[in-house]
Amino acid sequence: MRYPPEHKESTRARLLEAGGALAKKDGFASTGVDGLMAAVGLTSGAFYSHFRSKSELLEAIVESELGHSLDRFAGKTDEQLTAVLESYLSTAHVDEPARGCAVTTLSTEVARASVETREVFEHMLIRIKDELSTHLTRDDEAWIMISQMVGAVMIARAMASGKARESLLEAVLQRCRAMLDSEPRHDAAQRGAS
Amino acid sequence: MRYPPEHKESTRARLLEAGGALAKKDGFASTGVDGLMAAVGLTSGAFYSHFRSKSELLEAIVESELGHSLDRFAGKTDEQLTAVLESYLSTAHVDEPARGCAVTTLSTEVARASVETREVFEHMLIRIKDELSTHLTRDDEAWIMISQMVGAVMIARAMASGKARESLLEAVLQRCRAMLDSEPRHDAAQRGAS
DNA sequence: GTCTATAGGTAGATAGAC
DNA sequence: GTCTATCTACCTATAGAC
Repeated sequence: MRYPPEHKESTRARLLEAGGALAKKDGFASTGVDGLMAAVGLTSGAFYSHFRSKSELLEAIVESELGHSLDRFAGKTDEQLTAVLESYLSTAHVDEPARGCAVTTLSTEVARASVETREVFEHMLIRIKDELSTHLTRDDEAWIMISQMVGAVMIARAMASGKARESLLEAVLQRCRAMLDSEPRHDAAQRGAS
Repeated sequence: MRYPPEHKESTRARLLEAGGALAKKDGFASTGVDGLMAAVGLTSGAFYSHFRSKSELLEAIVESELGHSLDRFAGKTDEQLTAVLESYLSTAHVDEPARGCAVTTLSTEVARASVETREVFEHMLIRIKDELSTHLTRDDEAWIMISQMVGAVMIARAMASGKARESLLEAVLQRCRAMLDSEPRHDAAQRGAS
């Protein structure tokens, strides 16, 4: 074998990173195998030694990308989470889909994908919901917060003017802040004086 | 001229209807001119006597589809609006994207489209927001409600199990109901005893 | 306004050399 | 594991007949 075993792993990791960014920027349907392989400095034939098909790539991207999202929400204090929410509902996030949350960009295409892909999506999103739940009183609140945030960023991107985007993002951010603050907290000590 | 002038209008209307349904079901990027024209019983060459390009079609679809959405929210009493929200956040809506709200299905593709298309999107969505505002105390509340509803339906479609979908939809529906009921209404008379 | 024919490009995927 | 070459299919768009 001419390549050490860790080489395949590292190439796969680069494919998931580049593939995720391209899919989030241009859409998964518009991301060609050719373009993806060129982005990592390889040619299209090599793609199929890592994934059996393009749809298998989507499944792997969903797992990888939502894993990154989970990391952003996991194990935070209330203050830290507030900062994450502010960053999520910012014009910077709206302006950079390639570096942003995959739920806002890939959900509609995952909805049209295989059951396997949707199972991975559901599993990862439930883990994110469980993380948010630790800052809230009920699971319901976490679902509401996720829906709000994802919807707001996606809609803001489809708008033309900065003014409309900002009023939308600001409205949802204020509501998310209120949802965190209004909770009768079990770990109120860690929050300090706001 | 072999065709009466109203024929062009009616063909255009059929193209917008079929094109909207196909774009919502399969994605606009995956909707080919060939397939669209076949769906209305014509051939691809005829497409360009109605639209100069495929992207011009998207702009027309956005205007047409969001117009339908506006109609669903316009001029309702509080009770009627509650029924609309229930139908929006239903598994039936999640299961039938082709007949559903275009904001949930086309926003990510509109985000990657021309400024003109995004201006149409923004203009129509603001009109929808203004309609919802008449049932709420502030504009902010309408933006929050729209973000929640759109995000919830989109995420529910990307999930695999009916159980997860239902708990998500139910959570957001309860919150939307609460937002309507908790408002100090100016036209409380029309709501009757709940 | 719609048709057929076709241009020129790119898509996903496979075969076999190295 | 990666490369080159290639297959088949489909894409958007145009030209010219009816």
